[in-house]
Amino acid sequence: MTMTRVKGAEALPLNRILDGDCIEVMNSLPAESIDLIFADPPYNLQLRGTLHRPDNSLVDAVDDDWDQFSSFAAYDAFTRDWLSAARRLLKPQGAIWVIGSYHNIFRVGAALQNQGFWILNDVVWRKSNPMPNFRGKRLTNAHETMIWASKSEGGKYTFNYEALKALNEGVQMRSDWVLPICSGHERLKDEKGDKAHPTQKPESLLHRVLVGTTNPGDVVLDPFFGTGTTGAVAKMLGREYIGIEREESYRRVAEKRLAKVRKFDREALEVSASKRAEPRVPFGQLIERGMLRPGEELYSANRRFKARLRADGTLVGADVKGSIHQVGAHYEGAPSCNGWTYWCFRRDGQLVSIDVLRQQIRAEMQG
Amino acid sequence: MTMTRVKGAEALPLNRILDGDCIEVMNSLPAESIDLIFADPPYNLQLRGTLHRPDNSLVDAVDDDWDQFSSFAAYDAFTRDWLSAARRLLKPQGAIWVIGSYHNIFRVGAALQNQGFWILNDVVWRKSNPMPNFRGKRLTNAHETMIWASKSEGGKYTFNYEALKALNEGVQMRSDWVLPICSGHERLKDEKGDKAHPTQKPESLLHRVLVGTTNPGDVVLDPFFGTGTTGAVAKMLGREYIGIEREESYRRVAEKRLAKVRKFDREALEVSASKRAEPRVPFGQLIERGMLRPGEELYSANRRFKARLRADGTLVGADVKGSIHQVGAHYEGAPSCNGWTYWCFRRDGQLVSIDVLRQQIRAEMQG
DNA sequence: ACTTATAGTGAATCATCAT
DNA sequence: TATGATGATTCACTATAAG
Repeated sequence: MTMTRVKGAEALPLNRILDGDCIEVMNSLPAESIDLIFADPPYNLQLRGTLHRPDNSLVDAVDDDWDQFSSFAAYDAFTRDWLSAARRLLKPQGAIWVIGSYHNIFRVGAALQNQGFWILNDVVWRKSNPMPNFRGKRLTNAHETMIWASKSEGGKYTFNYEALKALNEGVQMRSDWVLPICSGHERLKDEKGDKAHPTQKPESLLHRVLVGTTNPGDVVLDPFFGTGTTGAVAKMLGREYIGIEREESYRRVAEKRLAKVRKFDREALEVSASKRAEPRVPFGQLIERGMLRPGEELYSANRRFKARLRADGTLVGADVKGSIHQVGAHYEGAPSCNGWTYWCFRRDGQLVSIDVLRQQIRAEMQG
Repeated sequence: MTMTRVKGAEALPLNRILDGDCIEVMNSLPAESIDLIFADPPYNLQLRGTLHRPDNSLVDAVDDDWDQFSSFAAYDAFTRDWLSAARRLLKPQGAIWVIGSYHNIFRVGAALQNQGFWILNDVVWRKSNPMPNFRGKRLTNAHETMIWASKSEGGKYTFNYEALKALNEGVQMRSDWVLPICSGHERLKDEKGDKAHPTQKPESLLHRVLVGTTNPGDVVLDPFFGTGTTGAVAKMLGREYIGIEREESYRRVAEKRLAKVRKFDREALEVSASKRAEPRVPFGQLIERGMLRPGEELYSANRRFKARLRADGTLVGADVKGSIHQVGAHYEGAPSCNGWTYWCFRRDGQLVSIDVLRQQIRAEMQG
């Protein structure tokens, strides 16, 4: 448990579960102090009556007090208020995730847009083992929807593209995620052996969210903490968490759960980094270091074009002068060109990409 | 082409494409005369600049005039107006489908609820072949959302449970549908050979909608008819259609298309709808799902090599990082390697193949 | 005829840093 | 804040050309 000071005198209560109404508690925290918010608000399910399975057993529906709203207008007002408090807490480069079902997600999404959040993706959690539709009156409700939004249009945000790509066996992560619902030993029970929370989310879902859109050390807030899935996964992944939960029974289960969670090793938390995170190497260094000689000719990888190197690192082609990027773009008639991967030099009769030389320099810089 | 009299003197122009603004045209039709509305309204994409693929080719974006709105408020007003006109046309036991993306669907969903429609399901169209995210800045936008709603709470509606179950190989149809985008021969071209419409929907999608939620002889209205996919599938399936489209070029293509459609010519549709790929299990899921732990060591089946797991599903060995396949290939000096059969984990002192875990996941996905 | 290589394309809110 | 330079980035599928 840590207290951190942010922007003045106010303290940020890290790795704790705060007791109280989420709006009031959020308003007591310092502005622009949170990197990511994950929110699983009440879905406003509007269930009518009870539901039985074909064998006449009773379906244990979500009918808790906290999911009751008198009207769409009441739900909208509630949504506006907590989103507004959440937005105040986010750093300018922060982001938010909200999960919901068709009962509430359209209202939540519209409210997000109305408040100036900028939707980055909607993500479908496709449940591999949903509850069937027992009456056969509709389609099996087999998914939930998450919205990922930055604080504002044009706002920066964290996206670990390569890490998610690695999680997905080398192809881009898509907006539909196939994951099982929370069951088995992961599903927390209360003292009587009943499920401790009606809508406990699987840790796999939070794992993907936090690996993809936070970095180690980031502060993650969950204003509807429940039994603490967000906190548990944040702790495993070396992120700081703040939970808000007003139900004492949920807090008790979550505290017990979090005490048992261990953080993964530091090395295991490192993920595949994007190339942009690597140090920039000016092309001129290859000449300064004697890896390439002024006067030497470079060739396009497709062997169709060549250009001559000058001492200042610019290229001279048949009818064009400029940087490796500019000359490549000119030859290809393209709006832009990555000169590092476009140009090759000749060694022992072979064409070798100049990017190999950049990688050598980067390796030296690390060692 | 048929004219049918409904509730008094007004005539219903069946199996025709009506020219004009959809709101005005809908207001000219008799109330409570339509069984099902399928609507594919403008998405209000709000694209900023141009986008190039990594090979520098230009992405042909949807930048048509009909998709331009000055603000969310303007889009909301448009949505309210056409939904209100649509609702008047629906029989009490009628229903509506609306398709959209995260740009507009939350606003459409909230408007539907505000007008008294009752959402029955939201359905996710998971595209088997979406366009990638070329810049690696977000998740691949791989789905669109459809909302299916009855005219009002408690309203009756048509749902052919057994027909959809049969389409789904004997198990309940779920709320996520995997279907390819419209391409190849199905994609209509104009006189110049360019795509006739930027957002033509696949017939497989409409096939499932109309089989599931209409009966033969029902009247289906599409107020944003475009090149007439709704009409074409309705005609094939023996439903009556009414299309509204204000762009002359789209109407021309649709007329030509519809003239060629024959009723009950379903064979081609069944083929595209039943195409289903073997589920691929990304290795990263074993970590997300807690079956393996970041920091844990994996061993080659021959026990000669080991490597440590990271949170994004990559392996770190003595002098190599990468996927299970890459690191295995590196250790064996082989051009490639099936990491699933190469690597083992330790449980109770025994080495167990990671492929056992994949088989567990596959079994869950089927059941 | 058959296989392999190359080109094209799809509802997309698709960059960042130094000056 | 605006401008210019740097340089990072793609999956599944279809159609056509080449071998």
